[in-house]
Amino acid sequence: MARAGVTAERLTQAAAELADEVGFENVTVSALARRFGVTDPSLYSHIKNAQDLRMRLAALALTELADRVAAALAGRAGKDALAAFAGAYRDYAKEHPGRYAAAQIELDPESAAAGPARRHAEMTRAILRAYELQEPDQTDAVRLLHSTFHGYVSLERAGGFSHHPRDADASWSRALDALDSVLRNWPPADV
Amino acid sequence: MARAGVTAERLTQAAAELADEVGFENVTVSALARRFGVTDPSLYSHIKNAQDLRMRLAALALTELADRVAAALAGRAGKDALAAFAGAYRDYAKEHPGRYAAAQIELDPESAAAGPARRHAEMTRAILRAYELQEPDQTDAVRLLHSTFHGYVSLERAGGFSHHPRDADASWSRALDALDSVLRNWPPADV
DNA sequence: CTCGCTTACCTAGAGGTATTAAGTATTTGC
DNA sequence: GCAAATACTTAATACCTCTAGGTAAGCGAG
Repeated sequence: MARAGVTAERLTQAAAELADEVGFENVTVSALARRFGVTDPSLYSHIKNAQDLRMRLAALALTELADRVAAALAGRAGKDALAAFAGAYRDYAKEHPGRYAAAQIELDPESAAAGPARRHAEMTRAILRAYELQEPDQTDAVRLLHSTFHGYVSLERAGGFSHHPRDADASWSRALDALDSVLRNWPPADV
Repeated sequence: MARAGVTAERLTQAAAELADEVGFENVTVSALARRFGVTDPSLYSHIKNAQDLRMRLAALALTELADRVAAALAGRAGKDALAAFAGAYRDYAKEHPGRYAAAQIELDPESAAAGPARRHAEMTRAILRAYELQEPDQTDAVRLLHSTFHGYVSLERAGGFSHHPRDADASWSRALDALDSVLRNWPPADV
Protein backbone atom coordinates (compact mmCIF):
# COMPACT_ATOMS: atom_id res chain seq x y z
CA MET A 1 0.00 0.00 0.00
CA ALA A 2 1.62 3.24 -1.17
CA ARG A 3 1.42 6.26 1.07
CA ALA A 4 -0.83 9.10 0.13
CA GLY A 5 1.73 11.72 1.06
CA VAL A 6 -0.49 13.77 3.29
CA THR A 7 1.03 16.77 5.00
CA ALA A 8 -0.53 19.56 7.01
CA GLU A 9 0.16 21.97 4.15
CA ARG A 10 -1.48 19.81 1.50
CA LEU A 11 -4.42 19.25 3.83
CA THR A 12 -4.86 22.95 4.35
CA GLN A 13 -4.62 23.65 0.64
CA ALA A 14 -7.16 20.94 -0.14
CA ALA A 15 -9.41 22.25 2.61
CA ALA A 16 -9.31 25.66 0.96
CA GLU A 17 -10.36 24.22 -2.39
CA LEU A 18 -13.06 22.21 -0.69
CA ALA A 19 -14.31 25.28 1.13
CA ASP A 20 -14.74 27.19 -2.11
CA GLU A 21 -16.55 24.26 -3.67
CA VAL A 22 -18.96 23.22 -0.94
CA GLY A 23 -18.83 26.07 1.56
CA PHE A 24 -16.76 26.51 4.70
CA GLU A 25 -19.31 24.85 6.96
CA ASN A 26 -19.09 21.68 4.87
CA VAL A 27 -15.34 21.33 5.22
CA THR A 28 -15.14 18.18 7.32
CA VAL A 29 -12.35 15.86 8.29
CA SER A 30 -14.18 13.05 6.56
CA ALA A 31 -14.59 14.86 3.26
CA LEU A 32 -10.94 15.79 3.31
CA ALA A 33 -9.83 12.23 4.04
CA ARG A 34 -12.04 11.04 1.18
CA ARG A 35 -10.36 13.50 -1.14
CA PHE A 36 -6.96 12.09 -0.24
CA GLY A 37 -8.10 8.50 -0.46
CA VAL A 38 -7.29 7.73 3.15
CA THR A 39 -9.39 6.97 6.19
CA ASP A 40 -10.51 9.69 8.57
CA PRO A 41 -8.20 8.90 11.48
CA SER A 42 -5.15 9.16 9.20
CA LEU A 43 -5.49 12.90 9.19
CA TYR A 44 -5.01 13.14 12.93
CA SER A 45 -1.30 12.55 12.47
CA HIS A 46 -1.12 15.91 10.70
CA ILE A 47 -3.77 18.02 12.34
CA LYS A 48 -4.76 18.23 15.97
CA ASN A 49 -8.50 18.14 15.37
CA ALA A 50 -11.21 19.64 13.18
CA GLN A 51 -10.88 23.02 14.86
CA ASP A 52 -7.15 23.04 14.18
CA LEU A 53 -7.87 22.36 10.52
CA ARG A 54 -10.26 25.29 10.38
CA MET A 55 -7.73 27.59 11.97
CA ARG A 56 -5.05 26.57 9.50
CA LEU A 57 -7.52 27.25 6.72
CA ALA A 58 -8.33 30.63 8.23
CA ALA A 59 -4.64 31.49 8.42
CA LEU A 60 -4.16 30.46 4.78
CA ALA A 61 -7.06 32.62 3.66
CA LEU A 62 -5.90 35.62 5.66
CA THR A 63 -2.42 35.31 4.21
CA GLU A 64 -3.67 34.97 0.63
CA LEU A 65 -5.95 37.93 1.12
CA ALA A 66 -3.14 40.02 2.58
CA ASP A 67 -0.91 39.09 -0.36
CA ARG A 68 -3.53 40.18 -2.85
CA VAL A 69 -4.17 43.42 -1.08
CA ALA A 70 -0.47 44.14 -0.79
CA ALA A 71 -0.01 43.59 -4.52
CA ALA A 72 -2.97 45.80 -5.35
CA LEU A 73 -1.71 48.51 -3.05
CA ALA A 74 1.79 48.73 -4.49
CA GLY A 75 2.57 52.15 -5.87
CA ARG A 76 -0.78 53.69 -5.08
CA ALA A 77 -1.87 56.34 -2.61
CA GLY A 78 -4.97 58.20 -1.55
CA LYS A 79 -8.24 57.23 -3.16
CA ASP A 80 -6.39 55.09 -5.67
CA ALA A 81 -5.04 53.00 -2.84
CA LEU A 82 -8.44 52.91 -1.16
CA ALA A 83 -10.11 51.61 -4.31
CA ALA A 84 -7.33 49.09 -4.94
CA PHE A 85 -7.54 47.73 -1.40
CA ALA A 86 -11.30 47.52 -1.52
CA GLY A 87 -11.33 45.94 -4.96
CA ALA A 88 -8.80 43.28 -4.02
CA TYR A 89 -10.70 42.55 -0.85
CA ARG A 90 -14.06 42.21 -2.56
CA ASP A 91 -12.69 40.23 -5.50
CA TYR A 92 -11.04 37.73 -3.22
CA ALA A 93 -14.32 37.18 -1.39
CA LYS A 94 -16.11 36.65 -4.69
CA GLU A 95 -13.54 34.27 -6.11
CA HIS A 96 -13.04 32.35 -2.89
CA PRO A 97 -16.21 32.49 -0.84
CA GLY A 98 -15.28 29.48 1.25
CA ARG A 99 -11.86 30.85 2.12
CA TYR A 100 -13.31 34.25 2.85
CA ALA A 101 -15.78 32.67 5.27
CA ALA A 102 -12.89 30.82 6.88
CA ALA A 103 -11.01 34.07 7.34
CA GLN A 104 -13.82 35.40 9.52
CA ILE A 105 -13.61 32.82 12.28
CA GLU A 106 -12.21 33.89 15.59
CA LEU A 107 -8.70 32.55 15.83
CA ASP A 108 -6.95 32.37 19.15
CA PRO A 109 -5.45 35.66 20.31
CA GLU A 110 -1.78 34.67 20.10
CA SER A 111 -1.69 33.36 16.53
CA ALA A 112 -4.03 36.09 15.36
CA ALA A 113 -1.94 38.94 16.62
CA ALA A 114 1.30 37.32 15.52
CA GLY A 115 0.26 36.23 12.08
CA PRO A 116 -1.63 37.57 9.12
CA ALA A 117 -4.18 39.62 11.03
CA ARG A 118 -1.60 42.23 11.91
CA ARG A 119 -0.57 42.51 8.25
CA HIS A 120 -4.11 43.59 7.39
CA ALA A 121 -4.09 46.28 9.98
CA GLU A 122 -0.73 47.53 8.75
CA MET A 123 -1.90 47.72 5.16
CA THR A 124 -5.04 49.53 6.10
CA ARG A 125 -2.84 52.04 7.89
CA ALA A 126 -0.82 52.36 4.70
CA ILE A 127 -3.92 53.57 2.88
CA LEU A 128 -4.43 56.22 5.48
CA ARG A 129 -0.95 57.66 5.10
CA ALA A 130 -2.06 59.98 2.34
CA TYR A 131 -4.96 61.21 4.43
CA GLU A 132 -2.64 62.26 7.23
CA LEU A 133 -4.76 61.24 10.19
CA GLN A 134 -3.28 61.24 13.68
CA GLU A 135 -3.99 58.77 16.44
CA PRO A 136 -6.54 57.91 17.67
CA ASP A 137 -8.35 59.02 14.52
CA GLN A 138 -6.20 56.65 12.52
CA THR A 139 -7.31 53.64 14.52
CA ASP A 140 -10.92 54.76 14.27
CA ALA A 141 -10.56 55.10 10.51
CA VAL A 142 -8.94 51.68 10.18
CA ARG A 143 -11.87 50.19 12.04
CA LEU A 144 -14.37 52.06 9.92
CA LEU A 145 -12.76 50.95 6.68
CA HIS A 146 -12.48 47.35 7.74
CA SER A 147 -16.04 47.30 8.98
CA THR A 148 -17.41 48.75 5.79
CA PHE A 149 -15.47 46.44 3.50
CA HIS A 150 -16.27 43.36 5.50
CA GLY A 151 -19.88 44.34 6.05
CA TYR A 152 -20.51 45.07 2.42
CA VAL A 153 -18.92 41.88 1.17
CA SER A 154 -20.67 39.93 3.86
CA LEU A 155 -24.13 41.28 3.05
CA GLU A 156 -23.56 40.95 -0.67
CA ARG A 157 -22.57 37.33 -0.28
CA ALA A 158 -25.63 36.63 1.86
CA GLY A 159 -27.79 37.90 -0.96
CA GLY A 160 -28.77 41.05 0.89
CA PHE A 161 -28.58 43.21 -2.22
CA SER A 162 -30.05 40.83 -4.75
CA HIS A 163 -33.67 41.85 -4.30
CA HIS A 164 -33.18 45.37 -5.53
CA PRO A 165 -32.53 46.56 -9.07
CA ARG A 166 -29.69 48.91 -8.09
CA ASP A 167 -26.40 47.33 -9.13
CA ALA A 168 -24.19 46.17 -6.28
CA ASP A 169 -21.09 47.37 -8.13
CA ALA A 170 -22.50 50.88 -8.41
CA SER A 171 -23.34 51.05 -4.71
CA TRP A 172 -19.88 49.77 -3.92
CA SER A 173 -18.32 52.48 -6.01
CA ARG A 174 -20.37 55.13 -4.23
CA ALA A 175 -19.42 53.66 -0.88
CA LEU A 176 -15.78 54.18 -1.83
CA ASP A 177 -16.53 57.76 -2.82
CA ALA A 178 -18.16 58.26 0.55
CA LEU A 179 -15.24 56.74 2.45
CA ASP A 180 -12.75 58.82 0.54
CA SER A 181 -14.78 61.90 1.27
CA VAL A 182 -14.98 61.15 4.96
CA LEU A 183 -11.26 60.43 5.19
CA ARG A 184 -10.34 63.64 3.42
CA ASN A 185 -12.57 65.57 5.75
CA TRP A 186 -12.40 63.56 8.96
CA PRO A 187 -14.97 65.04 11.31
CA PRO A 188 -13.98 66.13 14.81
CA ALA A 189 -15.64 64.26 17.69
CA ASP A 190 -19.33 64.93 18.35
CA VAL A 191 -20.04 67.13 15.35
CA MET B 1 -46.69 9.80 30.29
CA ALA B 2 -47.61 13.50 30.26
CA ARG B 3 -46.98 15.50 27.12
CA ALA B 4 -44.21 18.02 27.06
CA GLY B 5 -46.25 20.57 25.16
CA VAL B 6 -43.75 21.24 22.46
CA THR B 7 -44.75 23.64 19.72
CA ALA B 8 -42.79 25.17 16.89
CA GLU B 9 -42.93 28.54 18.67
CA ARG B 10 -41.62 27.21 21.97
CA LEU B 11 -38.91 25.34 20.10
CA THR B 12 -37.81 28.46 18.30
CA GLN B 13 -37.78 30.45 21.51
CA ALA B 14 -35.75 27.79 23.28
CA ALA B 15 -33.40 27.60 20.31
CA ALA B 16 -32.82 31.34 20.64
CA GLU B 17 -31.92 30.99 24.32
CA LEU B 18 -29.69 28.06 23.51
CA ALA B 19 -27.98 30.02 20.75
CA ASP B 20 -27.09 32.84 23.13
CA GLU B 21 -25.77 30.36 25.67
CA VAL B 22 -23.70 28.01 23.54
CA GLY B 23 -23.41 29.77 20.18
CA PHE B 24 -25.48 29.47 17.06
CA GLU B 25 -23.36 26.70 15.58
CA ASN B 26 -24.06 24.55 18.62
CA VAL B 27 -27.83 24.78 18.35
CA THR B 28 -28.69 21.19 17.52
CA VAL B 29 -31.91 19.24 17.38
CA SER B 30 -30.53 16.93 20.04
CA ALA B 31 -29.67 19.69 22.47
CA LEU B 32 -33.10 21.18 22.01
CA ALA B 33 -34.86 17.87 22.58
CA ARG B 34 -32.77 17.39 25.72
CA ARG B 35 -33.90 20.79 26.95
CA PHE B 36 -37.54 19.79 26.53
CA GLY B 37 -37.05 16.36 28.06
CA VAL B 38 -38.13 14.52 24.94
CA THR B 39 -36.30 12.38 22.43
CA ASP B 40 -34.82 13.80 19.25
CA PRO B 41 -37.38 12.43 16.79
CA SER B 42 -40.23 14.05 18.71
CA LEU B 43 -39.17 17.43 17.41
CA TYR B 44 -39.68 16.41 13.81
CA SER B 45 -43.43 16.67 14.31
CA HIS B 46 -42.97 20.40 14.78
CA ILE B 47 -40.03 21.27 12.58
CA LYS B 48 -39.17 19.99 9.15
CA ASN B 49 -35.49 19.46 9.81
CA ALA B 50 -32.48 21.11 11.41
CA GLN B 51 -32.25 23.69 8.64
CA ASP B 52 -35.88 24.62 9.15
CA LEU B 53 -35.18 25.18 12.83
CA ARG B 54 -32.28 27.48 11.99
CA MET B 55 -34.41 29.48 9.62
CA ARG B 56 -37.16 29.92 12.21
CA LEU B 57 -34.51 31.08 14.63
CA ALA B 58 -33.16 33.50 12.05
CA ALA B 59 -36.64 34.90 11.47
CA LEU B 60 -37.15 35.32 15.23
CA ALA B 61 -33.88 37.17 15.59
CA LEU B 62 -34.56 39.45 12.64
CA THR B 63 -37.98 40.30 14.02
CA GLU B 64 -36.67 41.01 17.50
CA LEU B 65 -33.91 43.14 16.09
CA ALA B 66 -36.37 45.06 13.92
CA ASP B 67 -38.62 45.64 16.94
CA ARG B 68 -35.75 47.02 18.97
CA VAL B 69 -34.61 49.28 16.21
CA ALA B 70 -38.14 50.51 15.57
CA ALA B 71 -38.56 51.36 19.24
CA ALA B 72 -35.23 53.18 19.34
CA LEU B 73 -36.06 55.09 16.21
CA ALA B 74 -39.42 56.42 17.38
CA GLY B 75 -39.54 60.20 17.49
CA ARG B 76 -36.00 60.75 16.30
CA ALA B 77 -34.55 62.15 13.11
CA GLY B 78 -31.19 62.94 11.57
CA LYS B 79 -28.11 62.03 13.52
CA ASP B 80 -30.22 61.24 16.55
CA ALA B 81 -32.00 58.57 14.57
CA LEU B 82 -28.74 57.32 13.14
CA ALA B 83 -27.23 56.90 16.59
CA ALA B 84 -30.38 55.28 17.95
CA PHE B 85 -30.53 52.77 15.12
CA ALA B 86 -26.86 51.97 15.40
CA GLY B 87 -27.02 51.68 19.18
CA ALA B 88 -30.00 49.35 19.14
CA TYR B 89 -28.35 47.25 16.49
CA ARG B 90 -25.06 46.93 18.28
CA ASP B 91 -26.65 46.36 21.69
CA TYR B 92 -28.79 43.56 20.37
CA ALA B 93 -25.74 41.85 18.94
CA LYS B 94 -23.95 42.19 22.26
CA GLU B 95 -26.84 40.95 24.36
CA HIS B 96 -27.80 38.16 22.00
CA PRO B 97 -24.73 36.99 20.12
CA GLY B 98 -26.27 33.67 19.18
CA ARG B 99 -29.43 35.25 17.81
CA TYR B 100 -27.40 37.84 15.96
CA ALA B 101 -25.36 35.10 14.32
CA ALA B 102 -28.59 33.36 13.39
CA ALA B 103 -29.88 36.53 11.76
CA GLN B 104 -26.94 36.47 9.35
CA ILE B 105 -27.70 33.18 7.66
CA GLU B 106 -28.99 33.28 4.15
CA LEU B 107 -32.69 32.57 4.29
CA ASP B 108 -34.57 31.60 1.18
CA PRO B 109 -35.45 34.53 -1.09
CA GLU B 110 -39.25 34.37 -0.67
CA SER B 111 -39.47 34.38 3.11
CA ALA B 112 -36.62 36.86 3.37
CA ALA B 113 -38.17 39.45 1.11
CA ALA B 114 -41.63 38.94 2.56
CA GLY B 115 -40.72 38.94 6.22
CA PRO B 116 -38.50 40.84 8.58
CA ALA B 117 -35.69 41.61 6.16
CA ARG B 118 -37.79 44.20 4.36
CA ARG B 119 -38.62 45.88 7.67
CA HIS B 120 -34.94 46.53 8.21
CA ALA B 121 -34.57 48.13 4.85
CA GLU B 122 -37.60 50.33 5.47
CA MET B 123 -36.30 51.51 8.80
CA THR B 124 -32.91 52.30 7.40
CA ARG B 125 -34.70 54.40 4.79
CA ALA B 126 -36.53 56.15 7.60
CA ILE B 127 -33.20 57.34 9.00
CA LEU B 128 -32.32 58.82 5.66
CA ARG B 129 -35.48 60.89 5.43
CA ALA B 130 -33.87 63.79 7.24
CA TYR B 131 -30.88 63.70 4.94
CA GLU B 132 -33.06 64.11 1.87
CA LEU B 133 -31.24 61.78 -0.48
CA GLN B 134 -32.81 60.85 -3.81
CA GLU B 135 -32.62 57.49 -5.54
CA PRO B 136 -30.32 55.83 -6.33
CA ASP B 137 -28.24 57.60 -3.69
CA GLN B 138 -30.71 56.49 -1.06
CA THR B 139 -30.21 52.82 -1.87
CA ASP B 140 -26.46 53.31 -1.91
CA ALA B 141 -26.64 54.97 1.49
CA VAL B 142 -28.83 52.20 2.92
CA ARG B 143 -26.28 49.67 1.80
CA LEU B 144 -23.41 51.69 3.21
CA LEU B 145 -25.09 52.07 6.59
CA HIS B 146 -26.04 48.42 6.83
CA SER B 147 -22.59 47.32 5.78
CA THR B 148 -20.89 49.52 8.32
CA PHE B 149 -23.13 48.50 11.21
CA HIS B 150 -22.96 44.84 10.41
CA GLY B 151 -19.27 44.92 9.65
CA TYR B 152 -18.38 46.73 12.85
CA VAL B 153 -20.48 44.49 15.07
CA SER B 154 -19.19 41.45 13.28
CA LEU B 155 -15.53 42.38 13.66
CA GLU B 156 -16.03 43.45 17.25
CA ARG B 157 -17.65 40.14 18.13
CA ALA B 158 -14.84 38.23 16.43
CA GLY B 159 -12.38 39.99 18.71
CA GLY B 160 -10.92 42.09 15.94
CA PHE B 161 -10.62 45.19 18.08
CA SER B 162 -9.51 43.61 21.32
CA HIS B 163 -5.78 43.74 20.67
CA HIS B 164 -5.60 47.49 20.59
CA PRO B 165 -5.92 49.92 23.48
CA ARG B 166 -8.32 52.25 21.67
CA ASP B 167 -11.80 51.74 23.09
CA ALA B 168 -14.28 50.07 20.74
CA ASP B 169 -17.05 52.38 21.98
CA ALA B 170 -15.05 55.45 21.08
CA SER B 171 -14.31 54.20 17.58
CA TRP B 172 -17.97 53.37 17.17
CA SER B 173 -18.95 56.85 18.16
CA ARG B 174 -16.53 58.31 15.63
CA ALA B 175 -17.83 55.99 12.95
CA LEU B 176 -21.29 57.43 13.55
CA ASP B 177 -19.88 60.94 13.29
CA ALA B 178 -18.30 59.96 10.00
CA LEU B 179 -21.49 58.42 8.65
CA ASP B 180 -23.51 61.45 9.67
CA SER B 181 -21.00 63.67 7.97
CA VAL B 182 -21.05 61.68 4.77
CA LEU B 183 -24.85 61.59 4.69
CA ARG B 184 -25.14 65.33 5.23
CA ASN B 185 -22.67 65.91 2.45
CA TRP B 186 -23.28 62.98 0.12
CA PRO B 187 -20.56 63.10 -2.50
CA PRO B 188 -21.42 63.09 -6.21
CA ALA B 189 -20.25 60.09 -8.21
CA ASP B 190 -16.50 59.80 -8.95
CA VAL B 191 -15.31 62.73 -6.89
C1' DC C 1 -69.19 8.43 28.51
C1' DT C 2 -66.84 6.05 25.08
C1' DC C 3 -65.61 5.53 20.34
C1' DG C 4 -62.54 6.91 17.06
C1' DC C 5 -59.61 10.49 15.00
C1' DT C 6 -55.74 13.45 15.43
C1' DT C 7 -51.53 14.39 17.14
C1' DA C 8 -47.67 14.04 20.53
C1' DC C 9 -44.40 11.18 21.61
C1' DC C 10 -41.66 6.77 21.67
C1' DT C 11 -38.31 2.89 20.08
C1' DA C 12 -35.43 1.13 16.57
C1' DG C 13 -32.27 1.90 13.29
C1' DA C 14 -29.45 3.72 9.39
C1' DG C 15 -25.96 6.92 8.05
C1' DG C 16 -22.71 10.72 8.78
C1' DT C 17 -18.91 13.14 11.54
C1' DA C 18 -15.21 13.53 15.24
C1' DT C 19 -11.93 11.32 17.84
C1' DT C 20 -9.05 7.93 20.49
C1' DA C 21 -6.50 3.63 20.96
C1' DA C 22 -3.76 0.32 19.34
C1' DG C 23 -1.75 -2.10 15.69
C1' DT C 24 0.64 -2.77 10.89
C1' DA C 25 3.25 -1.16 7.14
C1' DT C 26 6.54 1.98 5.03
C1' DT C 27 10.16 5.04 4.82
C1' DT C 28 14.40 7.10 6.53
C1' DG C 29 18.91 7.46 8.78
C1' DC C 30 22.79 5.37 10.52
C1' DG D 1 20.12 -3.80 6.33
C1' DC D 2 18.23 -2.74 10.80
C1' DA D 3 16.04 0.40 14.15
C1' DA D 4 13.49 4.35 14.87
C1' DA D 5 10.15 7.43 13.25
C1' DT D 6 6.14 8.07 10.93
C1' DA D 7 2.08 7.10 7.77
C1' DC D 8 -1.69 4.72 7.74
C1' DT D 9 -4.94 1.04 9.21
C1' DT D 10 -8.97 -1.17 11.81
C1' DA D 11 -11.88 -1.02 15.77
C1' DA D 12 -14.59 1.31 18.80
C1' DT D 13 -17.09 5.22 21.16
C1' DA D 14 -19.83 9.15 21.04
C1' DC D 15 -22.92 12.50 19.01
C1' DC D 16 -25.91 14.30 15.58
C1' DT D 17 -29.63 13.93 11.81
C1' DC D 18 -33.47 11.85 10.19
C1' DT D 19 -36.97 7.99 8.72
C1' DA D 20 -40.26 4.36 9.70
C1' DG D 21 -43.46 2.48 12.35
C1' DG D 22 -45.76 2.01 16.73
C1' DT D 23 -48.13 3.53 21.32
C1' DA D 24 -50.67 6.58 23.95
C1' DA D 25 -52.84 10.85 25.22
C1' DG D 26 -56.29 14.23 24.34
C1' DC D 27 -60.53 15.84 21.77
C1' DG D 28 -64.93 16.03 19.29
C1' DA D 29 -69.15 13.60 18.13
C1' DG D 30 -72.58 10.55 19.01
